[in-house]
Amino acid sequence: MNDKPDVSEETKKKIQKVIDKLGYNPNGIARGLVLQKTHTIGLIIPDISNPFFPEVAKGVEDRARELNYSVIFCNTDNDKKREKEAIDLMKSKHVDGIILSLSISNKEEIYKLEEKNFDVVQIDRKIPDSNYQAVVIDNTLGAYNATSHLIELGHTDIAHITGDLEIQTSQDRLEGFKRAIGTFDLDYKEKWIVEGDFSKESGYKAMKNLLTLEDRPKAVFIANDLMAIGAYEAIFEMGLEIPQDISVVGYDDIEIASIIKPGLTTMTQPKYKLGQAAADVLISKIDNKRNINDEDIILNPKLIIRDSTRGYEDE
Amino acid sequence: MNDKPDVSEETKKKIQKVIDKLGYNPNGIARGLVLQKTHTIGLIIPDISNPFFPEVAKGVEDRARELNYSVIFCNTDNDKKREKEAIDLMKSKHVDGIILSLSISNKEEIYKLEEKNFDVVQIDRKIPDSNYQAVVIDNTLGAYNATSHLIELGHTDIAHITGDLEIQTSQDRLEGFKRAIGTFDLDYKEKWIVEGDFSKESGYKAMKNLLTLEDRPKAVFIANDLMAIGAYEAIFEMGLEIPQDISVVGYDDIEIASIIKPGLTTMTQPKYKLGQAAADVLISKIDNKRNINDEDIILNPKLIIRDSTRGYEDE
DNA sequence: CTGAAAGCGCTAACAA
DNA sequence: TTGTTAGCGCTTTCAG
Repeated sequence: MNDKPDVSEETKKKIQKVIDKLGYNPNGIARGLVLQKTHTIGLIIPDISNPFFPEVAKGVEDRARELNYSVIFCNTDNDKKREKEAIDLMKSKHVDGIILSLSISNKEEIYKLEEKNFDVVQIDRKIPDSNYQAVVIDNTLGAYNATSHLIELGHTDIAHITGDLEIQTSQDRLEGFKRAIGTFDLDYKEKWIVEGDFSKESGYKAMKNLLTLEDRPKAVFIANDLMAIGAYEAIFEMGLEIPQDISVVGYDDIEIASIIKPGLTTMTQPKYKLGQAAADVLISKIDNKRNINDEDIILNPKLIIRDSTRGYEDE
Repeated sequence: MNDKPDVSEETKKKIQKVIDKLGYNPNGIARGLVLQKTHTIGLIIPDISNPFFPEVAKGVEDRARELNYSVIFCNTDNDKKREKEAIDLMKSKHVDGIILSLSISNKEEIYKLEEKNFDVVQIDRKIPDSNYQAVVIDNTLGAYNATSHLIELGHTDIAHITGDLEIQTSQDRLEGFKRAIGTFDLDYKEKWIVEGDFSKESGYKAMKNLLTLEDRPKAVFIANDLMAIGAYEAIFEMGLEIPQDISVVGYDDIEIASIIKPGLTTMTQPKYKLGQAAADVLISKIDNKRNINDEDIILNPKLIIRDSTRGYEDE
């Protein structure tokens, strides 16, 4: 008797007593079987060790809980095979929908899900040509603004350390960088674009690389903070100073960014909100199957200016 | 036909073809209903935003996956009510077992689970008088060693910033601190013990507090790195230097610890291993119900010496 | 308004 | 070896 209107209050109380006494727990499994609904959503993320994702996960879980859903969580380490496994797992657990972030090269899985009419929301990264709604942060705009900040400070010799270019995020940030360089009519030097993989170590390596060039850049926009931290180490190791010798802008605003010396100028991302929004969108899709609005949701990043950047003439 | 030995290879192949063609996915729900087994474990953690837990979660998820289990995840924000809700959720989802970390004051929930004979492993924090096996890191030993390190450097004026004393972890670290002070026959000053709550802000406040004392300590052992980061800020704000004016030892070895200047001397915890071990223990409990060995698993922390500590006489 | 019965998709036990 | 059937715990439907 699930809250039927025609049951007297008294009876309800009586029954409640019995329930408490026997410690009765409704069996969600049986319920799920007959209702074809598990009130569970899947969350597939690339790497929970990356400080970006715990906040997202928290946003998803908090909002899901508010809307009476629970979440099954899978970590893929950006591994295509594990992405596929995670999706299969979600299917066999019969989750009501999936929030996921796949590597760009794993289109097939998305297509398969589309065929089966699964409810899916893509988060943080959107696979090109996929029809699923995505909740993303405008990476191109963010990179554009970050680079513009350097340009507005008077810099002209600006390098860029990208993320793993297999991932759309990295492409978008590279695109934003290029656009800013183009808009302001600066020289675009291929050798000042170095590919990393979002890890601290790759940031270190890429920066070493840039600093040993004959004409080394005076400013660098780095595709995430973790790599920027690695870059800091490379810079210090070469006996250079930030921002006197080189200005650095990161991306993500992880906790370290405000703590490290000098404070890292970076783009902050609404991570928690991203998770919340994704859960909102997915669950409203699940609950009333008509798609009221299936446009992508694009959240805006914000520039946080700290001490790692300063004007070229300020010296 | 689940891999029965008496089915010919040929038939298997045929069937496999049909499976692939129809895109058949076994319904885990129905299976769970009849087998009374969901191949799912619950993970209830206090705060995924705390850099300690993502690694633990990763360890749990990785090992669970290897052993063919998936994980439902809940964040409780150290809130008693949410802890209860999370447990009820796990019950209604009929998970096969739970890995959890509850606030010390929430004993009733543990007792209720014990009554029902639920498979549970406590992680990181063990509720006193509970019968469930725990996988923990030896906090008392860690705190003892951290404090001893300061003492061996020649320090005698040593303060301690504790975590939230509602939490066993904090009690244990306080205990280890006291034991070291006692063992080496130093003065124990009540006013040099300040309670924090594991947040950066509380570390900042507690440190301010200590530094404004007339007889301020020359060294401080802080119950986690996040608070130590806050303490750094308070110290710098007062125009003091680390370790010249004050030595600092933290606890956790979060990523920031190696990046911040000066590098934070701290206790490193086998976080990933902790998660793995918990999943191991829980799943072996589930799989063969006899408890071969239900002693607590106690992992050892390790001291990482960086630049935030130095001898009193080194000046 | 209350009670009985069917069935969700699977597995295990049993019959052929 | 193969096919049939009961039943896991719930909800929904339909008859009383």
